[in-house]
Amino acid sequence: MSTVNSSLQLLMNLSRAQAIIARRLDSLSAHGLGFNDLVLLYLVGQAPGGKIKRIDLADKTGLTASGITRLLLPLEKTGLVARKANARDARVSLVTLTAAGRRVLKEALHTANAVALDLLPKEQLKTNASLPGILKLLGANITV
Amino acid sequence: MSTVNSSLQLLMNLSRAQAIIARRLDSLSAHGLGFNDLVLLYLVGQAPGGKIKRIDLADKTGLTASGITRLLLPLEKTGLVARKANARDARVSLVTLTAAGRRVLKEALHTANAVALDLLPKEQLKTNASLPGILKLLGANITV
DNA sequence: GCAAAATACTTGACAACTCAAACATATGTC
DNA sequence: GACATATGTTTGAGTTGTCAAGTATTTTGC
Repeated sequence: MSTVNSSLQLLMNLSRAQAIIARRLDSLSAHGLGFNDLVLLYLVGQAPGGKIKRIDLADKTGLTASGITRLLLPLEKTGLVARKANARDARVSLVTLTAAGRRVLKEALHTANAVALDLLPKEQLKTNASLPGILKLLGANITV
Repeated sequence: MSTVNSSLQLLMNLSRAQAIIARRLDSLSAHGLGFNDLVLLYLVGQAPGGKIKRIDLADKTGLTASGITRLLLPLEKTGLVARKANARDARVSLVTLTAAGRRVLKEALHTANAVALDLLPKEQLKTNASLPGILKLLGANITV
């Protein structure tokens, strides 16, 4: 009989939740952005000075540096982000938001916030934040 | 100033955690299995009668039916799972484990359990079991 | 009992990543 | 100040999914 410890079980549940959430946010976010695109724009917007290294984006998102390069490519092409050199270190190329990028980010965040609240109501998050509660909650809200 | 509510923030953290976890389990699981392959084998093994519909696998994993078809394809080819018809309904083709599948599953679960405990120690899971707490914990254990 | 709708699965075309290796620059050591 | 090593980014090739549309079968409602 193949069994699984509670940690692995939890990782499986997280995996399921994330798959469903990402899919839902991908399709709803509109504005031509996927969930990760939105996260990237958001992180750039939040970064001190409005600029951030690609490797820091990789760290904050959990993706690889390679993935970041590939995700940013279309965002550069459509003019939502731009490159800026770093005076101190010629290896890095900083990512910044363009005016268009800020505008799209704002709109997309509005939508995404609503979807997130739908998936995971804020008040439940606060009061019932025990593990069984949360899993049930994710499971319940998410069930197809 | 673009802001994000706590629910969306949590989903972003969850996304990060999942990306890192899946990557880690993918590379360590060995036996030629990715994380999702392992989950599929496990779910088949746990299913009553040792057989399960593809659509139920999709539901339990959070993936699409299409994704399940594509993930199972190599597992069928290497002989870890097999097909069984359903007498009552000719549309469904049930998934079962082969003897080889059971053996590989058992070995892979052993590895995956260890990795999961490394990422998310069981005793911490009990005491500090709020989802934000868990994600913080994952973030801490995970930080590169 | 038959057309319309729903369900289970697969397929073609493509997107969103990964890994490994390359390249460019920076930093430490002696 | 040269050489080994570390860091930041990109690229080639492949994998792992998605979506939309198709096929096959079952269920529903009249």
